[in-house]
Amino acid sequence: MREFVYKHSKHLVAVDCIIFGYEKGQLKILLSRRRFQPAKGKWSLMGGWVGENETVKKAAERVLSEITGLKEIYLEQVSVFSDPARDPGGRVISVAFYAMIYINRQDTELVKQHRAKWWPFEKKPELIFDHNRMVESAHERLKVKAGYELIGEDLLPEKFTILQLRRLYEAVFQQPIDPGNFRKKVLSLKILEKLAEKNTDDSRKGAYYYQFNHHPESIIKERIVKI
Amino acid sequence: MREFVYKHSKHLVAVDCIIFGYEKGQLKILLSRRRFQPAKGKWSLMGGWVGENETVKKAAERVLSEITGLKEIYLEQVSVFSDPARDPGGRVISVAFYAMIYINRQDTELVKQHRAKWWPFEKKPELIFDHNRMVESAHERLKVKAGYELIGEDLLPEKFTILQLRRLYEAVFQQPIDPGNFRKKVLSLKILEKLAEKNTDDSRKGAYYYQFNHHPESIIKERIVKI
DNA sequence: ACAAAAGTGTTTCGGCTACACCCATGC
DNA sequence: GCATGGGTGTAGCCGAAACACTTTTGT
Repeated sequence: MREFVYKHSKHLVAVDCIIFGYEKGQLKILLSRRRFQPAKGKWSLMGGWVGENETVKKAAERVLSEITGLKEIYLEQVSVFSDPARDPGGRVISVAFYAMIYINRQDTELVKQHRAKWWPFEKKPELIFDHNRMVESAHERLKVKAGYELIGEDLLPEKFTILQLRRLYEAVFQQPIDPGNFRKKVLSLKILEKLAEKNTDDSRKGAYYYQFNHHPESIIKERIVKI
Repeated sequence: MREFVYKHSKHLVAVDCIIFGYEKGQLKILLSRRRFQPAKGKWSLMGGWVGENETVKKAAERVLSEITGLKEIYLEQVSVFSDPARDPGGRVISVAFYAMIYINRQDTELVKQHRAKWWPFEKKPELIFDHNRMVESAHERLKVKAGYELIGEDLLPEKFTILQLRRLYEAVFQQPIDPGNFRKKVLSLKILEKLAEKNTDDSRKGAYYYQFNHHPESIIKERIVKI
């Protein structure tokens, strides 16, 4: 054993995940009904305990794969929530992470088993404890990120149109974005690759599909949307 | 007792503080020699345990006031460091905070007692464990913050000249900044108040002192330095 | 006289904004 | 032919950057 040096009180440490998805033009968030006391049955973020031999990020990945069946999910640490009274069930220090998921890739059965449901972000219910604040912080972070680098790789299908990408941005920022300017800005980053195929579902004329190109040199951080 | 609900392994949780100061045109950082094993005598960040009934921020504030004698210090959470092997003395989850301090306001005796020393940021020694990475993250955060809102209120004396403020920015970004443009940009934010008094130490002509005005409406977030 | 910072002014340049405008096509 | 999105072009505006220039005063 290594635990020979430090003598001090210990804490329960948890992770809570704000899971963003995108479907039918809407930003969504995956929530579940709590399966134990306190606040059993209430809507909450997906969470889990941090184990003895894992990082907090690994714990969050474990929670996400337990619920969605997915590995290699985009995850970013938001912040620690540590008010001693934040959880009426006991003193729990929680690290919030946000994730981005392409909804159609999830394991629908698993999600159902966990009594989880995708909510449109603007219509999400009240959450337990400080989870509302966590969601707020995560959304802020998502906006900052989306404002400075192109998001969508983890939220959209492999191939998508510029319209779909713009609708995603409009959903994230909850404001309309000029179509022409958005197109020019996004394409100027040179991280999207035009495909031969066209999408004719959303328009008469048909729009070319694009995909993220995976050349690592192209991870450019430049302002996309001003906040 | 409230600890009746959850059964799960617990963790030691610590805070580590990256304490920035500014003195004689240099960005500085407060480090201390470790007073216990492992890595006793090596340079490290100031840290402490998170108690049973305090938030991580309160723990960081406690650590800071123990060492500098100061209350009400500017503190911002950086990130959680939780590699199970990050501390050879045991499994410790650590939350990193950065702080900004006006060095002359500290309790010099207390600092000495803690075997702590202000190091010029660019000449700091190797630190224990993952503390180097913590400092790096904190510095990144500081630059982002300074790039979007005017810092200095916590690092500079009550009254200061535009030159002193610019020197601070140059120290934070470690790059020269155009004097004329910086002056115009900073004053355009309208959060500095010109005083009647002049400083004649740094120039022949003498420069007016300024101070932060404390009207809460003036907390403007606008880009000051492009990163 | 000179140096060094204070303080102001000016020119240029690039990017963002707000549009206008043509294209393609299913109804 | 009309509505809808696709896609391109452009004039105007604004702020950043670069830098010239004048002021002040101790040495």
